[in-house]
Amino acid sequence: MKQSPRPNAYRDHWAGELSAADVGTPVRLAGWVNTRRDHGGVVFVDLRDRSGLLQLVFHPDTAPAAHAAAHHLRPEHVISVTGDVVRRAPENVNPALPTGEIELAVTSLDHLAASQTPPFPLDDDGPLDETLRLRHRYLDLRRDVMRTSLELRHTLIAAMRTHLDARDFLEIETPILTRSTPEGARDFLVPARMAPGSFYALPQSPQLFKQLLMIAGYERYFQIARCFRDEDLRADRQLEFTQLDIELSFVSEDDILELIEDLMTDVFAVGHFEIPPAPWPRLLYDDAMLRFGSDKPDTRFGLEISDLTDVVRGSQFKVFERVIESGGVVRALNAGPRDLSRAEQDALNPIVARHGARAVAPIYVSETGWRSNLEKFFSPDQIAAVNLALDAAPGDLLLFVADREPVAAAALGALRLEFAARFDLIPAGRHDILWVVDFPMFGYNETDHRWDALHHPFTAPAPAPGETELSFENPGLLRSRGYDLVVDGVELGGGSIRTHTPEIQSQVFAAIGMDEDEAEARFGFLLEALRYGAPPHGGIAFGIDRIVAIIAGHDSIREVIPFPKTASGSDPLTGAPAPVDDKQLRELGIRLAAPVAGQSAPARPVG
RNA sequence: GGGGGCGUAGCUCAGUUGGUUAGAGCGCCGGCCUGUCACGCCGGAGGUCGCGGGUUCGAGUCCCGUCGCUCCCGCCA
Repeated sequence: MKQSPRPNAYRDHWAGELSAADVGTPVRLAGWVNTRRDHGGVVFVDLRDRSGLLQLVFHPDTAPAAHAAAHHLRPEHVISVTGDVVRRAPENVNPALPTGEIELAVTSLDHLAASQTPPFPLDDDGPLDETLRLRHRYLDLRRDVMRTSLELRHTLIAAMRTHLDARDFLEIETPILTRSTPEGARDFLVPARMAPGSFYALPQSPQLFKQLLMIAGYERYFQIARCFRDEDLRADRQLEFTQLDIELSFVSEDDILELIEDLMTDVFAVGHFEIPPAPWPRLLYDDAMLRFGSDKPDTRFGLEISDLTDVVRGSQFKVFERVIESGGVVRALNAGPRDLSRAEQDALNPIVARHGARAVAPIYVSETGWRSNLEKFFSPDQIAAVNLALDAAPGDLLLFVADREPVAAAALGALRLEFAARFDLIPAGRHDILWVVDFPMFGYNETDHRWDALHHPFTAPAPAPGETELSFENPGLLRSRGYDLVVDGVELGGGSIRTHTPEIQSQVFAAIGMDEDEAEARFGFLLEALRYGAPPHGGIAFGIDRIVAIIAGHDSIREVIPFPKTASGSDPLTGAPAPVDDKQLRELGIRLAAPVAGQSAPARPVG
């Protein structure tokens, strides 16, 4: 606590800020009963407020009324007490408690509110059912682990604001009710009462508005921005989430990356999260995909992937040959000396199957070659070359995947992570941070048979490798001026230099199959703005929930969001989403296609 | 949309090959207890085994369906 509370009828101090220096001081405290230890004679109560715990002592001899009342206190009752801060006898000091040297000898007790018995324990951090926690989130949030998370969240955001303010960034708000531009994720729509049949969309990010702010000459902008995406949830994805959104003008990649290295060094320091000093490595996208099978590589452990297509080409092994002939690749990693049973080896197949690969070929290295029934398909030279490429020693387990390039990469990337988790390969306390750069501008969408912007269509394209001029003739060759920041295999943020001329922006729209009319209809306001003197600009956006989660050591961002949704997008506390009255729908000019069952159901699920 | 895991007392969990009255720890309630801090001791209450259907002489246990939570794939420019 930064300062004592203003004295009033409830309190004049925080419980957790009292110490031996306050012995002899009469104080008034308020808060919740954390625990009660009733000895029949003396009664102990641990009082909890946001600052911490303090032991209260109710003596039958010195304060009989308060002592009698204390007998009826139960966990989570709300009280206000007066008393004197006293030093504990040496044998009664509790070193586990910050206030353990002292206690409050209570003289009077105000019982402000009772409490039902909480539906789950609030004083430990054991496993709990997620629905139960969220349905009583106000109780869940009383737990230490949640309060610590939200305090950390506040502290980190405050550090971001302070850092950016000191560097002349302006915090500017952009609209929540905006126009749908269905390009990336599914939009949340809000029906417009005053324009029946029309809809606002909630922003997936402030991207276009912050670019307009650059065109408007605001130079340096940031925002703690709520963003909305109507897609399926994950441990690291919610329907609504918070970004640290940054944009600045007259800059190129180095300016932004250095600015962010300064900023995030500050943020991680505030969070006591130890990362290597900046500048951080810049890993090429192609290298990340090859060596780690991921565009957000976890580099805290080895097991790097090698491409062995050329090494094994021409073997007698039909499976590999067929893949190679059809343009696929053979890749492998050396899992080290891991003794896997036959069943454990078979259990690897479902892992790669999730990524579309048919199978893993596990091979053990022996003194003379390979201990595998595949050995006979390969020449001694090939075996030696593979072993050399994978730095293989006798006893090592080699894992091969042959498939289309993206499938093989993803499959082996998943195997890396699986082995790291199963064999505890990540050194405790180690944290890696790196940039991924030099992304392709476009990726081919095989479902819709067209090119998609890999990042987003406002990212500035860069010439193909070896070229100096932008050519849209083969979009697949173009690179982008984007960058992602990755910590421990988690993408914390990403951004780019943006396109700032209408000509190139139009070419990008054309490349992703948007004709002029369509581009004008959807993004005409941007194209027009670009014709009024747009400065070169770029920026970045960070997932604040992910930053807080990784610093706090949580796997799920739900642990750092006060009121999150479940994986199915519901809120067990309020019952959202819920049906609405017909009257509301009529006002909005909306009729449901089919009657909804349970229209008059209670706002929350029963049971 | 698809796949995996889970669902038994308020909470966290156990429950054998389908077999008598479904258990434990914590919590809760009552009593005792003047230095505890996971207080202790004695006693007690508490169950639609998520829900629905099926197989069976008999289902917490097997089968089908369904709901919820969770992790993953797709999706997330």
